[in-house]
Amino acid sequence: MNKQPKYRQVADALRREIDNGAYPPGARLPSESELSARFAASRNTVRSGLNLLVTEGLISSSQGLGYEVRSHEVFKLNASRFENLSFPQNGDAYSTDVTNAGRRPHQTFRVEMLPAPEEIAAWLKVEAGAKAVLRFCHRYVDDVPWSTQATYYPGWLVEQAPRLAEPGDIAEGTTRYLADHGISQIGYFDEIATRMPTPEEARLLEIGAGVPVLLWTRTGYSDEKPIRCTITTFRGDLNRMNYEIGDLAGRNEDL
Amino acid sequence: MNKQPKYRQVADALRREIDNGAYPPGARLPSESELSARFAASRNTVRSGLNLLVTEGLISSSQGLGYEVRSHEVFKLNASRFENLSFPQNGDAYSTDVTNAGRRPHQTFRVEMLPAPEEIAAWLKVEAGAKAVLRFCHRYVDDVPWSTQATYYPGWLVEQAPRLAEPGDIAEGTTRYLADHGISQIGYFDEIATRMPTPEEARLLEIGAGVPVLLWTRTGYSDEKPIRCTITTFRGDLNRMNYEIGDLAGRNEDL
DNA sequence: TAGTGGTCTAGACCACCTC
DNA sequence: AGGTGGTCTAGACCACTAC
Repeated sequence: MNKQPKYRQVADALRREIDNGAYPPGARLPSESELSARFAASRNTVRSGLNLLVTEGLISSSQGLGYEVRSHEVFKLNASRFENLSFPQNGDAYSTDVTNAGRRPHQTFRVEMLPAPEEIAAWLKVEAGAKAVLRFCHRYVDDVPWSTQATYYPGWLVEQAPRLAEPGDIAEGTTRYLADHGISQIGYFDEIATRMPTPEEARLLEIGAGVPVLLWTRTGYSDEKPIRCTITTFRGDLNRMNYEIGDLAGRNEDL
Repeated sequence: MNKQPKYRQVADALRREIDNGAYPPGARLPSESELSARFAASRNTVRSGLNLLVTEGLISSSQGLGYEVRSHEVFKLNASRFENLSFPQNGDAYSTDVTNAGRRPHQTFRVEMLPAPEEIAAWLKVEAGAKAVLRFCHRYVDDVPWSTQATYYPGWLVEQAPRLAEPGDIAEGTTRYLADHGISQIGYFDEIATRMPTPEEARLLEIGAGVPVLLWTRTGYSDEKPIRCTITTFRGDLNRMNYEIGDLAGRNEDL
């Protein structure tokens, strides 16, 4: 018999009860001292067990309130349809999507000139440290922090499309603005990764322990070379990404 | 001044030193008692700080050995080229990919008949609990657990392609086998999500705290309806996914 | 055997929330 | 005021690894 440490027994028992529905999403767990009595363990041991469930993303805690079972509501982003030039959108694709879902979008925005970080330079196929423009969005849905989006444009492109470097929104959307200047994106290369948030990301997205981030890096190509690289950082618990490949012809409307 | 708790100061100081390269990937951190002296904190406080870094995926620990800075080596899977029927592969696409990368693939395999779980049934557009076949792979690369892959086929399909339900590999590959029986996949619908692993997943993939999983759900469509649903569970620290959209014509060879 | 991390306890004090 | 979780300590014993 493989005896588990007591704090794991606590975590396993509570996890089972959560899975069973004994504590449905949004419900409060018994207090630490109650659990301490129930499991005949010290408060610290119970805390270790609860902490396990927190880092698994199952529950969250707040001072003075207690532990609560997390509820998940996910937003699905169809990355293969997003910003499709064949179906041009007016303005920002994100706002459109969120509004269509009956939610209220909100975002803060800033523009920076900076030397391209190494990773970005590799995507844009320019030298590390070369001039680049960063357009940065911090996005909320119904006032919940949802994602951050950093788009980098290579310096050479800015000479052809100077408004990229100007602060403030581009009303018709940057994709449309570039297309109007003869620079159209004919393809994308996407990379999707996941990891735990850095403290900075945890702060911006207001996520605690147990919630990973989903990183979406999209590099847009013109006929000849990369013209932009967009890194979107999502809260992993609230977002999923979809891609359609081949001829699906709307067989997936309800998904 | 916003005073941080001591265990956070410990975590922040060590994180900074790791980021600086003072402790490069693979390096060992000082022992808990050394850190305890350095930070004038009790061993438990130091442990809280170290535990933060563990749940961030930055370091890992093992009994008797100490704490070690994690190193990351990622495998990129091109999901938009994977299993492309225009470029038919002999046998298993996964083994081919891994071998091409100069690594040694290894997998265990099993087949089950079972009632379709609710989520799967939704993808396959059959009733929950309807008969389904599960073909399950547990995959390793150089003996490191890499991913699990569960493919579900609807019961009605098995009547046309009975070998799906037989245990043991299908030498020519299931996609090819189905195509030879007049059932060809004309499109896919992919969904990508991330979360912390369940204890079961953590066991199969041998991941500790601080490493999320990447969930890739691919539903394959024939001309008329879904014919399979594949859920691949990756270690998030070792895998990234790529998609090409539009006409890239090999502009990305080196990525 | 010595040193490492892993588990567990008992108790103290603090910060936050609700009433 | 009373209950909740958050932080911290000091010390005990165990399990694993190295030599």
